[in-house]
Amino acid sequence: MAKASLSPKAPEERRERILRATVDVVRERGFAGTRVADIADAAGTSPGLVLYHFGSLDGALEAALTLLEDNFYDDLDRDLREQVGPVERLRHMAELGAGSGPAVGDWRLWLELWVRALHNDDARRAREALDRRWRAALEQVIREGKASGEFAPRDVESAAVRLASLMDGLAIQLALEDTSVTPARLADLWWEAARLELGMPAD
Amino acid sequence: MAKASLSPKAPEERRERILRATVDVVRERGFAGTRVADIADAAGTSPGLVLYHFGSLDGALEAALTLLEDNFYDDLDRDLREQVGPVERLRHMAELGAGSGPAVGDWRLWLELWVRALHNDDARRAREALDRRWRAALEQVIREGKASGEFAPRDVESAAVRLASLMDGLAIQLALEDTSVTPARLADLWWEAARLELGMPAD
DNA sequence: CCTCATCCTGAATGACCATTCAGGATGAGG
DNA sequence: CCTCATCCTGAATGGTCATTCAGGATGAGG
Repeated sequence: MAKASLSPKAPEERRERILRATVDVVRERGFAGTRVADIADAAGTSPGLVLYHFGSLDGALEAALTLLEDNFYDDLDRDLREQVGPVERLRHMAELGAGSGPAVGDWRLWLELWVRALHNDDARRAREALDRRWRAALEQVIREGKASGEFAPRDVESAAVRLASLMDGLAIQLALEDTSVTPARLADLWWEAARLELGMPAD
Repeated sequence: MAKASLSPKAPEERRERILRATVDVVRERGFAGTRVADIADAAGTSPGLVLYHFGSLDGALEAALTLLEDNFYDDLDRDLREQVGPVERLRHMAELGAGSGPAVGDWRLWLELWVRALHNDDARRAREALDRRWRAALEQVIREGKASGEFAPRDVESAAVRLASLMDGLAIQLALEDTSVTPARLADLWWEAARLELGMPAD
């Protein structure tokens, strides 16, 4: 009994196409509004195949969540590794919020995730892990800056929670297309808050 | 043809009971998960009556939204009128976030509203009005404090957007029961941010 | 060439739920 | 007492899906 040979490319590609389609549809219609038929349409396949690969609609949604998580980690790692000093890194984090990539910057998905987390345990775990990771990165950068004398936070942990939360709050305005917050302004507002919080001089 | 006499009490009370039940159910199951039968159960009536009074499930949800809006305005007005100076008012706003009343402090409902606003125009308008109102109140208080010399904001409007957004962001952690943010800590974190933002000395 | 596991399709099934509706209760107004 | 508008109920209806399923294609291995 051949276990896993067969046409090695096509099925896996198909599966990934469905996964990406799922993320797209969720972005568009939200977790609650996503139907199997939508995913199948977006992926150019049949409803049957979606279930064949993921077992159920919930299975597909969960897999999409995991993909999101992975992308987020990758993006964050890559972006932060590219920057050298704490000030540079922090500034880059301000810009991240303004981006619109599929992972970090897609705030509509973040809102969706939060609400799903209100009612679904997998989503709750995913969002908690994501948040912890993001806050840890922030904390790490603040610590570096403190060590190098570039930042003077009163309390590292509080500063990290506050700056992470501020990013979330600003992101809501952005996701809801509130006219008071554009991507560029989000970055400015956050950066200014970071300066205050960490005792950095004006640019 | 008698227009509006009849038993003047019972029907209206019934209607309000359904309305309150709707808010309760939404709080529990979210907008997307709320069913007519749930509302009827919670209100102790039949599904038919819910539709009789509100025309459709969406009608009931919309009415619940309006009730929320009204409560929010009432709470905010009352709470702020009770306080005297800008510092007192601001401190009180910090406490508001930590409350758990049905209107201002119920952050799960806020999350639900945000996501509904992503897909529904009524919700979008409601949340925008709510947000504008809250931000205006904040801005007002900041202006007063600036005039009296108690606050020294660099830019009133930016400070208001930031502090409002920070409250939203902290509220998310609270709504999702993130262990890093309790009600008391939310108030502390926000107040500290306000002090930084407005140049107030430490307590 | 066969054979058989995979992969895939789309129609059929069945569950769930908003909405409709036929009919009852209630009580104000005559 | 009647009558009739309101108010209310809960069973029936119909639409919308998720999921199942019967069968077809494909291609690796023999």
